Amino acid sequence: MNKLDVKEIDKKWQNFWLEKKISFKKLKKNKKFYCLEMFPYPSGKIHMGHVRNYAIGDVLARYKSMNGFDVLHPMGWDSFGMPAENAARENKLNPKDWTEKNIATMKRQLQSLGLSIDWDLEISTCDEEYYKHQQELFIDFFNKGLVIRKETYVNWDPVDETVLANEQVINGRGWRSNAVVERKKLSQWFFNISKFSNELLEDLNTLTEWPEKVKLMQKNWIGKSVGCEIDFEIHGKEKKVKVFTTRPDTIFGATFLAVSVDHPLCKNLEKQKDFIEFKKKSSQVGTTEEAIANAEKIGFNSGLTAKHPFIKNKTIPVFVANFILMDYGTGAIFGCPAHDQRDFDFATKYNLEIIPVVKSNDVKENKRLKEAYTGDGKIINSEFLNSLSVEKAKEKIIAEITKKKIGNKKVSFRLKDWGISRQRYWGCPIPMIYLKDGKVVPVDKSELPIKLPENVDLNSKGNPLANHPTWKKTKYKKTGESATRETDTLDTFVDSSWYFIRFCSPKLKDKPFDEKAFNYWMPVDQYIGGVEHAILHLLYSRFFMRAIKLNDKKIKIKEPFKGLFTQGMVCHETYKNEKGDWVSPEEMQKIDKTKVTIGPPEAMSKSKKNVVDPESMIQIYGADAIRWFMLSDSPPDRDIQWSNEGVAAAHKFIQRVWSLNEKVIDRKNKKYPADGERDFLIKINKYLFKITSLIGKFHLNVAIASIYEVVRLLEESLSKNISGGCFIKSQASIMKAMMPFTPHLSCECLSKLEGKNFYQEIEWPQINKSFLVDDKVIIVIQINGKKRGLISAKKDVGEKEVIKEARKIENIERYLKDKKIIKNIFIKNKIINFIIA
RNA sequence: GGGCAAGUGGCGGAAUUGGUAUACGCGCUAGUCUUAGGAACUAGUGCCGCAAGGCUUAAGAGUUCGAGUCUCUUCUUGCCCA
Repeated sequence: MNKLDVKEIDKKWQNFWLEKKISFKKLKKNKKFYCLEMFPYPSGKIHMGHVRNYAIGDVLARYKSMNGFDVLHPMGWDSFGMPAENAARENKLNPKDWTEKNIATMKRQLQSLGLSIDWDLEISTCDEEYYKHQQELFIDFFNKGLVIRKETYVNWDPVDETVLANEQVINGRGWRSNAVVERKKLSQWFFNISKFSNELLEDLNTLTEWPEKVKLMQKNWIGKSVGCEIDFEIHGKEKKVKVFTTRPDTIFGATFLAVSVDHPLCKNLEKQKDFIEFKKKSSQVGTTEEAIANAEKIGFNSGLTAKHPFIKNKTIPVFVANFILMDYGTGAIFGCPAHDQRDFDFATKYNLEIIPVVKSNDVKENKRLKEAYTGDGKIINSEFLNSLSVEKAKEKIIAEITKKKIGNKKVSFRLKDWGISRQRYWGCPIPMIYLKDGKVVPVDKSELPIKLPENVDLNSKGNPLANHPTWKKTKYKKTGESATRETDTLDTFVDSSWYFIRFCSPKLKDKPFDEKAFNYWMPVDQYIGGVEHAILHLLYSRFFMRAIKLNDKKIKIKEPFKGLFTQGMVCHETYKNEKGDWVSPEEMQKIDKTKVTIGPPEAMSKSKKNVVDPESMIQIYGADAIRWFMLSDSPPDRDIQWSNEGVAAAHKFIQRVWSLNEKVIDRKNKKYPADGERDFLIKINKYLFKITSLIGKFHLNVAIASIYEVVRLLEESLSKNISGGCFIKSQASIMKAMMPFTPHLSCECLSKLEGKNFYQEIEWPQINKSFLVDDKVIIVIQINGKKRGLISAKKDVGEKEVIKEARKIENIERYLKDKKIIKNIFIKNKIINFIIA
């Protein structure tokens, strides 16, 4: 028997699909399915993470198409961004050339995986034809008041020399450069995403096909808190201190005020030596919220005192505290040590009063407070709030505060506006111009696209567009006066916030999208990508849809992604040599393994050198084996560990299926009495049913396990009394069921079995329901709940019959004889349980 | 510190509504074929035990005729937020 040349069939079918311009887009069916995987950044080569992402998506796209859906399955390139600029600087290339070269390589690699992508829809965000429309959208948003300009402190990345959004700062460092982020005051462009804070939060409830985990992360990120602001009078000062709190119900337990070191109230203290020292000490802690939370809580007694707004003649001290941040809330709080742990720690340290005002419903009263109590209970020591629940007390006190005109109910969000200005070259130019009188206006839409200049000096520091000798000089079309272009470019997260919309009408010249195509294809039915984009990209895209809807009344929906699936990462063992340097899996083949320390599997990364190159693996094992292995070893949403043994096993299996296929064809014309067919077909149909429902539920690894089983069944049935025609049909069904996973193998086997040329016409195998109903069942026999035996019986057989049959078994009778049977538990078609004394 | 998720063989992992725990794959062991094998094929493989049998889903308790699955407590790990 000849081995299957996987390289040969990869090439054969890929060429066939390319020539035929495969597309699952038919537009004549009424069931549409938009299948989208997060598009890649063209960094140079694809990595295993891409392979996994696109293998999962391809299974779904092919499966849906075979089931009669009109499938949109496009691919594009997230091709603006800094690596191109950095690479260009290092290699003395143009970022555009570098990017295009990478796209060509990666496109070829993706094609070598045999993905069912409709390449006619390909887009690239650095293409003028794409960013022209993005500039148009920007102007539309500007006209709707969704683009604002403000001077703010920004996160400045000193390595990349650019501004970062809060979301791009991870543990105080730039998400890409890993440099410690500095604070700098700049005038910046923002998308007014906070306008939608509440809507973005509330509408999470409509996303029933999103992982709960992701929704929770977004919810926390938006960070809605309902509370109120309360003004506190300070003795001897005219200005009141505004305090934000989410626990106004604990106001009677307030025993101090704490303000941030940057609070205006501290102005007068700046002269005091000990305050300067305190300020210095508290700034050493670091600026991240985490550092502040973990640092020792220290305070500085300002000497000032405040009037308690509800307790007559009560005076409370005002502290300056290191755990209060000026840019959070109002930069001031009231401290209620009994019911807030930080306040409790602080009060204990500075010997401040602790007044409990919430009594837990289930803890004894006389227990001494050792920590703050933050749970629900009854209000005590609080005059008119006494005996209310926390929730009720909040309502009442807010009403009272409003009545007394010393404050208001306040809903605040953690989500801040999205800063989109970047001081870089390789991004979409912001289509704004500065007039001589200081006004900032959008360029006329007829002048779009505002193209990037080709000759820029990338080697000098700062913003290359601003440094360009002529680019920024322009004229305002309306008046003809000379003007200056905005030299910032857009955050690349803007590019990816609407690319899925562009895919609905990617070639449209005069508009970003066609409303009809939009309303047909959107929303994306299944979006597949890494969980690392749970907050940034997904939130921005949700904002964009709302902004577009605001601007275009024909748009019917506001959520871009109906279903979301977050796949796990691809991991590999890590290796270190005697010197402590990382060793790659490839180098491991050539060196003395006893001198290498094997570390735990971790996400593949260049820095740890634990990467395996997909292209070389495809060369050895073929595309199908790589795809198969990627999906077989772990559930798609969990991390998978790459192993050479695993992919070799996949390859072995593909060879097994191929040789099975040959054997099936060989026995085609041999005569068999067909008396074994019914049992065989029952099993085959059951497997097909199981595989179908498992793919539907995304349990791809389990679907693959079932395929292993059904292939073994076929192998074992070769010698059975099954007619050639029946066998060929069954084999063909299984090859179709494998098509989403192993399209090359399946096409090759099917073309041999059925002898035709095909592509799009392949339909999901029919399941014959009459073979799914079994007339026999296996009933478990238990004694006192322990399994002691099994019997095979006719379906729906009664209790008496089962007991009779069960007692015929020697082993069962051994347990039962001489024992008193107290009762039997009988569940039809499942179990008989004898309870004995 | 808070929230969420998860803990099943040597490993990755299966297990409708509570009803045969360990499917499938890897690895391992033995054998066949081979000049050879990091190839192929066959058989075996949760643990203890010669066996009969007993034990087993992080640990402990509970509900139940019956718990990997439900409830509570504890421990561990991962993720997110602070």
